[in-house]
Amino acid sequence: MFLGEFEYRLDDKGRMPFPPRFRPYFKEGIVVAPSPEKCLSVYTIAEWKKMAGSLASGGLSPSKLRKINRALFATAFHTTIDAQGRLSLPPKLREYAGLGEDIIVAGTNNTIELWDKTAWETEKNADLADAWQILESLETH
Amino acid sequence: MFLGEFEYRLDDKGRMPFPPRFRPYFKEGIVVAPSPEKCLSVYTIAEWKKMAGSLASGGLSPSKLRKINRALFATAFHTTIDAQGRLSLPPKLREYAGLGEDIIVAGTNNTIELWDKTAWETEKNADLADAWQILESLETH
DNA sequence: TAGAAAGTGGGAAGAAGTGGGGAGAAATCC
DNA sequence: GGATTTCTCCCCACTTCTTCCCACTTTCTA
Repeated sequence: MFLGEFEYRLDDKGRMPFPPRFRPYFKEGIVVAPSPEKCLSVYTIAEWKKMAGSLASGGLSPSKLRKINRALFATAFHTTIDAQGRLSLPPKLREYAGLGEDIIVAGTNNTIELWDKTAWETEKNADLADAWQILESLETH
Repeated sequence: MFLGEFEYRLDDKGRMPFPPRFRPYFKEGIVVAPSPEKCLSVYTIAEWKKMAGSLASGGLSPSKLRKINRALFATAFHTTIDAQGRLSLPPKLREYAGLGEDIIVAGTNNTIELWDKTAWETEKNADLADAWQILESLETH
């Protein structure tokens, strides 16, 4: 269960520190993928396989499955955390999420998200307002 | 599990580098076949045999099976990765996929796809939009 | 206040991308 | 049928880039 919000800097080589408390969960590797919002989602290997498995058994047609596989697997990236506890992000993913120098690492329960700092500030404020509303509607049941 | 998107150049002799991280899986050979989309699918020997087997036991009529066998096996190509880690593509397959100088190698879970760069960009964007819609519906389970 | 852990930066070694050349095989023409 | 030409495949070399490793500084904690 990943909680919290951390701020780091991307260096000239495209590397960024990864929160020490999260590192133990990524000993076997780390999967970084684009998210529908302009940010990157980080999965543990186990979590990624779970997601991929639910797709394979989703009863999709072959052509649809090929499309999904392309969108998900081709855009994702499998790597490891280095000995200094850093994660190096490929240029394509950095571009996608519009990552500048200041990065936000945000725990989101099962996964972790990487945001450009300024994008994060605006997104968070919008989400908070929505979240209270959604919670409110749930409690009425 | 093949993940990631890599860009390479085809040289004058029709050779292209193959992503280093994928090479170990192709020590025993590599099968390249046309895909329904205008690209090439790359199979490991094991994956190819699995696919061929599922066709043979698919309950297809003999005449349909002959058609598929002709289309698939005759156009497919079995080769190896050379000592420099390159893959050389026969002209027929290059033409089929409309490969220019800039090539994209895309991991798609069990297989790998080869695309002309410009064709890939448009295909990817279209697929991404579809994928997130489908994912949204899956996650509600 | 001291020690350990984490952030930050740089350098070096090795791997990978790129291009060219030569030898062998196959196909074609004489 | 033989010789020549062309094409392909394999090997070699060079340059660029990535990745790994080392070291320093800062911060947090005991």
